[in-house]
Amino acid sequence: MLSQKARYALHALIVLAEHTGDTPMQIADVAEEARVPRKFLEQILLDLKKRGIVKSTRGRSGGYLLGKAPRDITFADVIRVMDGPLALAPCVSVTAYHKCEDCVDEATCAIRKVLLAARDATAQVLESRTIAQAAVTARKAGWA
Amino acid sequence: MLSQKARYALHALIVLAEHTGDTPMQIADVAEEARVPRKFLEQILLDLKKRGIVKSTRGRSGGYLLGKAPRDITFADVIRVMDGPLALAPCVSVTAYHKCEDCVDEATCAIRKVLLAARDATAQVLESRTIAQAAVTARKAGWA
DNA sequence: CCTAAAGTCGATAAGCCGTATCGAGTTAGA
DNA sequence: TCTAACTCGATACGGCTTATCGACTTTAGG
Repeated sequence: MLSQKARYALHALIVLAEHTGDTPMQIADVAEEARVPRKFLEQILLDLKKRGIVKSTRGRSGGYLLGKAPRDITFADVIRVMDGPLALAPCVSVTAYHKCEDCVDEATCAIRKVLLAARDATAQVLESRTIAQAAVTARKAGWA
Repeated sequence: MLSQKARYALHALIVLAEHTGDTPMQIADVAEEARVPRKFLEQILLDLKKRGIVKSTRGRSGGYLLGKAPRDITFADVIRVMDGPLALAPCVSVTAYHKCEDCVDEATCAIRKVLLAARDATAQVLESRTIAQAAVTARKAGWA
């Protein structure tokens, strides 16, 4: 399951993607439109900023904008930032690999083989879906 | 990520699948072979028993056996028992569906569409891999 | 230049979950 | 009947999730 944080992040990014215009959007507005507790959203946007997914300007009339084109922000990107690897075990993670402690022989591990296939299937989907696509869907429906 | 509990369960089931013979296998032996803390394994086997994945006999010379053929126990079965739904959100779970609280319109939710595709991809893999297959792999390698 | 408005950042806290252990209870074979 | 095995509820402990607070920094605009 995704964490609440990850779901909030996705909602917030869709809101930011729908916000056309070059003036940044303020946290309070994002929080309201995305229905995210404002203080919690601060943390989320900070995390996203560290990874370049959003960018911010400080001071009066500051705010947030997407850090790259919406079509270059995949669901996988967002989920990895908020919740960590997509993989079901560390030993099959591409982005955060590390050996299982109890694993006797990784190359022949029966469980690992399956989890690796599962990871690949999941990644295939989540890396191909972008915030841009989601924003279009959301706009068509009147909301996200 | 899978919980430790789910990983333990998979290991234990592979051990049970390798245990040919109609006499039940005792917890202590399963614990040792699968490298699982014994008391923790008790809970795990109890959960698996409730779902019919293993069966037990009590009393002296009691123990555990698989509750069905290894080829009928999928990874998905096991993971669902231990960790809950495969889905990334309740609203896209087949086995434990319930509506998201904050969801405005599920039919048009941009995020839901993607998570549903992800669930289907994951389930396709995990529902097609069985303990029987894993046990064969494990035996070939000398261990699980 | 000063102030109000905005993002930044570290601390805190309640509640739940994962991991694991204990001990008493129950069952049934020898 | 005794003892080895499964059963089951209780407990503990830490860490994570989900927030919330308040002080700090930055900057536009008057």
